[in-house]
Amino acid sequence: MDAELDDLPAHHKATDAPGKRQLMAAALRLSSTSRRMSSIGLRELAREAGLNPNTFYRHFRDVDDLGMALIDDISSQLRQPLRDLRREAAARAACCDLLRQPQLFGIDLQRGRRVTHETVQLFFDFVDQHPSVFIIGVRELHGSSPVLRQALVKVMDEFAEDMAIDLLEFNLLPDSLDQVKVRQISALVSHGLFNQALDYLAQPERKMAIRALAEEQIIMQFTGAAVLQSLGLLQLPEH
Amino acid sequence: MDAELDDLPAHHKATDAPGKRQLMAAALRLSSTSRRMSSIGLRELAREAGLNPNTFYRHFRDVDDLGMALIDDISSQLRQPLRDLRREAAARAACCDLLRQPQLFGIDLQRGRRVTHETVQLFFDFVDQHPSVFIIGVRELHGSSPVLRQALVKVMDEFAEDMAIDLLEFNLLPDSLDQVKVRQISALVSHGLFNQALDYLAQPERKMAIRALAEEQIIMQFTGAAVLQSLGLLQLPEH
DNA sequence: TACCAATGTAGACGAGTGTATACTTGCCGG
DNA sequence: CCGGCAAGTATACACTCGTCTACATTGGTA
Repeated sequence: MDAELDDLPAHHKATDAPGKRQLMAAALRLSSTSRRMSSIGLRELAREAGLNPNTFYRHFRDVDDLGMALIDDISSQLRQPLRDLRREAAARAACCDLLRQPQLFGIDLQRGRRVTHETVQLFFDFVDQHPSVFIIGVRELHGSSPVLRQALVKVMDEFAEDMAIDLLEFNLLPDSLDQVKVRQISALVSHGLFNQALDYLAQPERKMAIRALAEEQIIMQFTGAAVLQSLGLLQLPEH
Repeated sequence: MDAELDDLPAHHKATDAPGKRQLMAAALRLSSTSRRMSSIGLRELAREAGLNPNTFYRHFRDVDDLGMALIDDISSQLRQPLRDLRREAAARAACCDLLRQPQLFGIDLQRGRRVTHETVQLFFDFVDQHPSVFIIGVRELHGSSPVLRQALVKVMDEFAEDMAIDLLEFNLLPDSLDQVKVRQISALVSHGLFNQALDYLAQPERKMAIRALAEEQIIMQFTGAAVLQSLGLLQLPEH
């Protein structure tokens, strides 16, 4: 019992009451195994957490409130580590910046593929280590609560933003692609990755194939964008 | 009351009992407005349909059973019309086959863009005409019922299959891209389109932007694939 | 005509749910 | 030491839910 309490404490604010943490952990556990957030009842939640049903009211207004708290938690748990790891990977790939490969259409395919590969591996390793977080996240992303949905879109867009910054900083794309377009494509890629996370978890036997497919899809998007841009045929909407 | 009964009868088998049709229509109505399929109760459903709760048992074993019936319905309602319309559009674009534009990397960009544009418009017009169908579909796609999920993946893959056939038939891609790869990329595009349908419906003010973005994303994917293939750098997993 | 199967209805049962009110416990500053 | 406050508990009420058994209405068919 007590051991279970400290199962995932690192990312919970120390100021949070133990009951609050237990409820959030229970929500994560329940919504990954059985159903979705909005369909979980207070009582079911409290039972899973080993608490009295009314304890819920001490910490949350309603289920959406708990959802928001969870997403905040998830977000802080997700963004900074991924960001750090990816920057590290990108820097590692950039160390051999001296011998740049022949670029076609302004894109350094060899280096781009290496960075993409590392990013994708990083992402899915993270998915593997936090499966319930992604299951509940992606489910709620397509759910009925606009509040949660919007919060999750924000998380994905932040991920995309970090990726775009790295792409620009390490000059992985032709200069002709301005910041706005890089951001747009990064957003597409980010949304795609998060969506594929659910397939990834649902079909463990295809994990490697899904990783490879995601990687290839990203490469296709960026080379496609670079080629079209260099031909002046890229027609992204302004917003 | 009676008028409401014939609201969307065309795609329901005439042999179906009126209660069955009413229940399916109610499920569509409810799950698009409020929550998801699995969280809808028999009684709520019957209330919406103006029927006795027990009538449900006359036609369905459980909620998943109704879900499957709905998906079958949706599928037949979706596939053939879209297929016909897209073939028609592709044929229209192919009529000027005589004056083929300069191809780069084996891809006819001008014609490809026209076909893509028509396909995307077609798809989203369809989404506009059947919003609840897509809302419930995409929600259930990321839901907790593996049965429904699998059935919906099948629908999307059929759509992809039709698209791949057209692409091959009308020679819109370089010959170096074999059937398997075209199918894979079509599947990616199909899944992407269905996922974007929800964003599309959720943000009516961005409808045009989302259409354009989807179109551009598809173009990026296919040109990227063609370019990489022509350079021998496309590394799609075999399955 | 009489049967019968399909369809829809009625009422009732136990279990589970959200929530309101009231109670206990531990802690910390004065 | 005490009063207040936050965290958690106990009990109770009205409601919904899934499901069961029994009954009524139809339309076709032997």
